[in-house]
Amino acid sequence: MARLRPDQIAASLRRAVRERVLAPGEALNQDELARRFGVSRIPLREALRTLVGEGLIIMQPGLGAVVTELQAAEVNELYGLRLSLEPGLALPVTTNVRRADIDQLAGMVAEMQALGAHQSEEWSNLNYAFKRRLYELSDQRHVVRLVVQVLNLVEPYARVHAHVLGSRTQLQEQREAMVAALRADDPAALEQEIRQAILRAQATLIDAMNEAPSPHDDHQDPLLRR
Amino acid sequence: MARLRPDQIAASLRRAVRERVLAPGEALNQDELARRFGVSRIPLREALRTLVGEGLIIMQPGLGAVVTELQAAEVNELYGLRLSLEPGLALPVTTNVRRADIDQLAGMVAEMQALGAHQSEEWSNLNYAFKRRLYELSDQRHVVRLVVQVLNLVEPYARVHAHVLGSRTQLQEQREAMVAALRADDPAALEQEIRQAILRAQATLIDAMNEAPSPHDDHQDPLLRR
DNA sequence: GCTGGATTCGGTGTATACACGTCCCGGGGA
DNA sequence: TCCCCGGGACGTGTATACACCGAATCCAGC
Repeated sequence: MARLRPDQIAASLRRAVRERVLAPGEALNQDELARRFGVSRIPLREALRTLVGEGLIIMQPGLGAVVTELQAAEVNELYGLRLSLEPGLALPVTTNVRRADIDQLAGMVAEMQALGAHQSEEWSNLNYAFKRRLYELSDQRHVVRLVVQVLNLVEPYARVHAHVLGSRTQLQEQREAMVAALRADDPAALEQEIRQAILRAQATLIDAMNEAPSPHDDHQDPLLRR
Repeated sequence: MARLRPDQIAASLRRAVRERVLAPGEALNQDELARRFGVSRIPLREALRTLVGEGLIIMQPGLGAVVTELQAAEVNELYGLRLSLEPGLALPVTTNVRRADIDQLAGMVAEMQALGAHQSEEWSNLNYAFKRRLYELSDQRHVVRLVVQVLNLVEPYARVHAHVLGSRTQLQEQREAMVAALRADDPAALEQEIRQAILRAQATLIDAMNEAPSPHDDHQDPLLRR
């Protein structure tokens, strides 16, 4: 097996952040990560710097790298970005999409539906893959690049609340509606579905975050410890 | 003088790309750059990787780093992104802005007006700084991060055509109108000015790029050499 | 017992050194 | 003349080694 290059390491790290294998606020030990990837710290650090450019981690001199941690207000802001960016992709997606692409997306939705209630990891992975694949059909490299950046940032937070089954079945219905819109070649319907899905996710996620803020927040105020 | 850290090097490189000191398509010699910054290639390469994450350069294994080069269609796409992102900042900017901020922005506009016709470098620098400062007032970190990424990408192309004096004076009037909107606490007016400024820049730039494509494009087709 | 400060240790940051890949050029052959 | 191949030089990519910094620990003093 060829030695991993920084781009591949970065891809792996992105995935780890998305799936909360590396949780928000977690400090990253470079020696350990480098050992896991089977490389020295040089290419690992280069991969980390790429993630810095994407906002996924922050590095401070002497303190190393930490996975970006978001406040509820920031997650809300990022959902605002999703609303600004993603609905606009509906039109180019519908014009570019081929039958085979639609079938592939439909297959992913079917896979999601086949998953049991306890398999929320796999479900979230498929859900993420669906969005990404859908948008990549737009052929708008730069928009997709930014959208993916935003999706990667919020994914660790969206994922925590993916086990809420109510939103899960509803989102699945929305995914089906998106596939149907593609089949009907109806960009306006697709755009509406995208917008609705984001709005719903935003509402439930922000509510949940305000009810139960991230565990780390307590450290901010030592007086709050009971 | 303390040894430069990767973040600072990255900032310097960003500026160099924006100002076309490092032109689109240009290959970057790591030894030379490292020597200029007075560091080894390690921190330089880390800075380069950060720019990769921001889309400003691309690195290919064995081939090193090259400044991102855009087709006219891509520039157009990026202006679409500006239209999606920047007008929405008008409201938060107007709610956060203080008198001192407005005065500072007004000062920058005055500086721009004081510049002679031949000082298009300085004018472009101020023009960029104005936009960035204005948006930073919005206090929306993530939106601003993405907007700055987009601005940095298109700036080398916008800059080539900044010497067109007609658009320069018109843009200056729009900048004044933005300051006036801030003074009048009129977010709708500011939003309109932002949108108009982007639309105008998009139109003139795309026209110019289609008339006279980038010099490098000829290399794509060796038959075109006369 | 508690506090303040030196000390040690783990970890980060970077210079050096070296292996490798790519490109260019020159020579030989068709 | 043109093409192809081999060697060399340049430049990139990364492992190693070391200097430095910050945090936790331990001890002395109060």
